[in-house]
Amino acid sequence: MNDDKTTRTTVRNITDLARLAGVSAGTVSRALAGKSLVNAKTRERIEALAREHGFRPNQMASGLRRQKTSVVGVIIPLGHDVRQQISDSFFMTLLGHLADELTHEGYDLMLRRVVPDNDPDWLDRFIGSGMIDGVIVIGQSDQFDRIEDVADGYNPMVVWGNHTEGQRHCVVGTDNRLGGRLAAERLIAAGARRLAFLGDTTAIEFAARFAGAQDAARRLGIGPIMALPTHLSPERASAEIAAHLAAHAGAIDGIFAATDTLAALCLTELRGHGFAVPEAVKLVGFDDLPIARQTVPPLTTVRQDIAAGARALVDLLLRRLAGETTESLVLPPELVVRKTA
Amino acid sequence: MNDDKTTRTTVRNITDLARLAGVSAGTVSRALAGKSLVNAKTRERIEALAREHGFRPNQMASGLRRQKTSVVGVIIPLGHDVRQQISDSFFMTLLGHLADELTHEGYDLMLRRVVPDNDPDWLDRFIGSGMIDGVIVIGQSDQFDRIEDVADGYNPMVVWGNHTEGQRHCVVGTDNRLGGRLAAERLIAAGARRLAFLGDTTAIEFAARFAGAQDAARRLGIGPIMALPTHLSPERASAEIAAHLAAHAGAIDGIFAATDTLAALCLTELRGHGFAVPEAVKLVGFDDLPIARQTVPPLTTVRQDIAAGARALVDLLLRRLAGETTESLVLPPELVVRKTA
DNA sequence: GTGAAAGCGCTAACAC
DNA sequence: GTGTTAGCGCTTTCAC
Repeated sequence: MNDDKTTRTTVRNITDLARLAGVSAGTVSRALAGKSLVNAKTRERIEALAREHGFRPNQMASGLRRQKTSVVGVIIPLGHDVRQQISDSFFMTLLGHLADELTHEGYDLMLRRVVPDNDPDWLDRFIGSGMIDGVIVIGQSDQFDRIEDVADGYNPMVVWGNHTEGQRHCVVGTDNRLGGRLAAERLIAAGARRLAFLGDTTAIEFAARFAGAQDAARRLGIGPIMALPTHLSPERASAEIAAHLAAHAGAIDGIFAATDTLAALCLTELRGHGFAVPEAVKLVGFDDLPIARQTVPPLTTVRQDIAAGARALVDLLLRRLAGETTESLVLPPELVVRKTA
Repeated sequence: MNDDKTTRTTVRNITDLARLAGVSAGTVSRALAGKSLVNAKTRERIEALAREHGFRPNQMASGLRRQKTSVVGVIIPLGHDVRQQISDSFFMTLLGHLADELTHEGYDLMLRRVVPDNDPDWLDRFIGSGMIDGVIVIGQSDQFDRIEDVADGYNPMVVWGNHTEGQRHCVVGTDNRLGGRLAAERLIAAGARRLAFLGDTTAIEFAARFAGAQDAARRLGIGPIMALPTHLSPERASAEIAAHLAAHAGAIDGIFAATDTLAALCLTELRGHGFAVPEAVKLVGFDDLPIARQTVPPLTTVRQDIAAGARALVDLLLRRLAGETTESLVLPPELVVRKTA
């Protein structure tokens, strides 16, 4: 309504400002970019004018010209278990840390959630958009192969997820297999013998955790671990856990939950079904989210260092942006013993 | 490394593709945009070629030319209590829903977290960047006035937060004052008489919740509500809550926590200090996050409809983008009675 | 239905 | 130090 009452002239672009300052557009560009040689007084005058008119150079135009956007894409592929994965606290916390790190490095963050099943072209589309300098993929979901394909032709990409021997894309993630082993070893050390794994084993990270737990069981002469599949969304998971408990009551005395969220839900259901934790059933989670400290009793879990993960993702991406080819980074998980096992 | 082995020619832009297709750039543009008149066969040929070469028009260029980016900015100002607010589950959940809604409407989401104290110009800078068509501000933090100023000259902005009589920026949010009243009324109905409010009352939303609670107490002839300030980060909050409890043990029999996260922490501390909930102390939270169902006992709380909030934010922003001037929207909170009060 | 040409706002190489 | 010029890749009149 009343936007050009305050300032006599509206400054829409660098040229307008140049006219006001009595210099050329080039000089304004240089002055505002803060680099190269510009007379100190000229620069001051231009900066003052810019401030006065609330002018800021258009980043799209600048990006187009410089072939660099200073925007990093963060994309979250949602696999079969569409709805929930994202609200998943772990991913959200990671996202928060990524935002901090990227900001700190002078990059903006473009967020995209996609359902690969609806759009097989999800990754190329994002990369090809011209809007981002590089991309961080949060979670491999069931798109491992797609990501591998893209990695062959596109360098500035780093993925949060599971590391597999010989893979071609640069990944940062916790050693899930080792984490799984730690969890199972703890359950067994606490006296559990009939173990179960709670979670969707078709998700690659979870599968690795499951496999690690199986390694440990095998090595310690414990029978096979029962897989109790669940979805990630609290509503569905609760019902599924209740059903599992009803079906296998008594056949289980140790549960390794794929995430703390699932573990917390499981704890509630166990209580509901009258199982004492850890006396009757031992329980170990994964992630060490804030909730792990707040359950009753507090959760024994396997810690992932989210902040370190975010730092690594950004660091590796920046290196790749600078032309380096970087190796994947596998972070060590850490067992946090509390009261459930 | 090996990217131009597969395809003979690299297609960098619309002109390259035009050459291949034996047409002009204009025609390719029209064909790929899927609109206006283009011969069906020509269009098919162009589309096939684009697919074959994995070509996608550059959005920056398109945006520059059309003066529209199809990107919506989402900015989270972090007030004094810098570190935590963002990891705050409520904001993160809202963000997830926003991402869904915006994607659904064909917009991308550019995320920015800012510390206004370090950069007083945070909002103008984002808006003036030329990278976004509109902006959604998540939380007013302590920047109410700054937002008001900007609203005068910039239409496509919608804010999540608290509604204040006569404000000029378009806001979507829960009726915090009413929510506070519901919480206090519940505490009192449950038998509490010496009430306390847990949380940072300098945050405007929290202040409104506090005020609402005071209204209820006054109306029901209950003494003033004690304010127990805390930060939002779990580590600091836990310590602060413990200190408050130590200082005012016995002087309180009802606590209204500003968020469920705080309430859950408080529950843990209460247990640690030997207070039975709800027998000795009643407790009500705010938000109805998933954690509210999982505490022991489960939390009585005031529900905010996050999904509805996200939908409204996007809907109003799109209307403003289309030139309308929209009114603010205040959503009704809902008391959810569980076991803590 | 398609081509030619102008230009979105900016930057950088090249003059001077 | 600063002006001039030529695009970055795209869309969109205006012709034909």
